[in-house]
Amino acid sequence: MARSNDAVAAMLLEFAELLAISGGPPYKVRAYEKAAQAVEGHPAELATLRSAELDEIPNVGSQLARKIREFLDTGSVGELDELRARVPTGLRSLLTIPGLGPRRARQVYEELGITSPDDLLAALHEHRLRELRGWGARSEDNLAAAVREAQSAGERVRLGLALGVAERLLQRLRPLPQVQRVEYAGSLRRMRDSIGDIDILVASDDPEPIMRAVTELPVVERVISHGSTRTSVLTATGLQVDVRVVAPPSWGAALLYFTGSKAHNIQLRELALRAGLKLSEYGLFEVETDRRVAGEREEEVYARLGLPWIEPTLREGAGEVEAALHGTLPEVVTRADLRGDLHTHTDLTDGVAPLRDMVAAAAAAGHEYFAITDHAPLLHMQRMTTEKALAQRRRIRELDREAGPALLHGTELNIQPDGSLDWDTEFLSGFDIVVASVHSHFDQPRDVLTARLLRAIEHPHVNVIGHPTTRIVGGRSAIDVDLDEVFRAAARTGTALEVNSLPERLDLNGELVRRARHFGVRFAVSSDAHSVAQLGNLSFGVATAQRGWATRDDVINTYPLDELRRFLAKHDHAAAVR
DNA sequence: GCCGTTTTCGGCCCGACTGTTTTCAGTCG
Repeated sequence: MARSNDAVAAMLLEFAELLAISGGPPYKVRAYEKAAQAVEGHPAELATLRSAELDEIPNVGSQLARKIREFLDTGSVGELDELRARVPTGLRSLLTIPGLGPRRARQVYEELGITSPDDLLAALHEHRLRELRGWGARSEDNLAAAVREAQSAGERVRLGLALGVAERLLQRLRPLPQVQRVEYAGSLRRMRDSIGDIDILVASDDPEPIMRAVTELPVVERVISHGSTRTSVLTATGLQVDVRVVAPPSWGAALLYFTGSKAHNIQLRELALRAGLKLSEYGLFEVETDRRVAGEREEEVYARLGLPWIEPTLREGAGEVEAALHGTLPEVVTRADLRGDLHTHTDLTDGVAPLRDMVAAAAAAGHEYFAITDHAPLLHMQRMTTEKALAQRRRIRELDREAGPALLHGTELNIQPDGSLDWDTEFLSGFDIVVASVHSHFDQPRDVLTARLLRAIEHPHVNVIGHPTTRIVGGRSAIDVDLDEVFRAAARTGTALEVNSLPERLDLNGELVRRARHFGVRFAVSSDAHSVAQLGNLSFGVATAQRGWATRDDVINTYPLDELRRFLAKHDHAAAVR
């Protein structure tokens, strides 16, 4: 998985943190942070770029290009090593404690010799911090609470879980008489694959009762802060919820602001400044007159800045603002573009719903076509047999004569450790669609794993590689494969890569979709549903594809059925390429 | 350290909340 871009970004971030702790100029710190973000989101592999090309990356200037070059060539940077020598290693870890920033981390180091979280705990226990300038008993107590909470790890949670919590909170707040509008914002609205905290925005002319009601919600474990327009609470599950109230005329600007990302917001504000405008959560204002020129709707704010409305899923400060300015922002795929689902399971293998129920749900969801892709015999625990598969095919053909979506009989093969697959080529030719996935042996060496995936991709009847990296959000990391090779082969052979919509998978993720697009890869946004309810997860997959800037044309299950069938007749594609 | 339809120098996003201060610094999002 290791891409040089990620290593360089990590190097730059370490630089930024060490600079901040050692009292470096704030704007220099931010320059490093911005460069780290630019490098991480840059489509090209940094290690393959010449020095002049490094300099051309936005927010990377001559100085940082030189340091990046040094890092790529030698694996280290002299100046960074010097900085490391000056700053004790533990100090950086202090920055992860909420409420302790670079200035105070430096203060406790210089005045109390604290260099690690353990030192900090000891000092807190002995009440030594309250003696420092700017500190008191309260700030010491708060820091102690923050350290305890950080230790009991209120970790990031998956998209699906956070969405459920947020929707229950909205149900509680919406009926309050003072509430005019309420929506979730933040990374949840951007549909990131994991969520650190939940941001909720309320439009109201009477915020006080709402703020009080938030502190009294049954899920609240502790109130972190409670002001007249902003309240932060910690839920019993350790999830932080921030609720902010603005007046209705500021709704759009506030929604924009609280949706983020931070990098996206900063870019918009810089754009505003250059136009003599000032953007805040209250609206877009003329600097000279302080007159509000936009704010009630997001679209107005973007339009006044000369931009089209940008999907929340694209707002990562990863080039979307520049692309929007130049009119080159792609029109990304939407849920409404999807005509069908190409990866689902029934109770014949590890699904929980019978075939008929899944098909009925697909019909209710408005699908034009629907593939059933139960597991194949080599995933032994699923007890699939050739006879069962053929019997299922007959039932599907019968059901297909009824009203509802066109039914495709497919299967999800198991890619063996050597890259071989279930069944022989002739039998596989009988399926309408074939998905192939890795389900075990994740720890093979990179070259073995790469060859394994390539063999499956090259197979004449494999149409889709399921959950290509096998990562589990917050759990298992992605398998170590040469993705550039995989992307090249997938594009060449007309094999789609899946964007698996299960919230614990979201695989490929948005970043990889964006990289794969550069190779001309096509995607299948699929639910991998094992139950009727999971068919609804497709919206998570769509959001993930959007994060990767995928358009309708990039996604094969937006195609009309006849066009999809042409894509699935893989050998024709290969012939066309030649 | 980066960047330029106001700039190759002088800027660099904006505001809420907390706690310690009597007017502001630090942190966060």
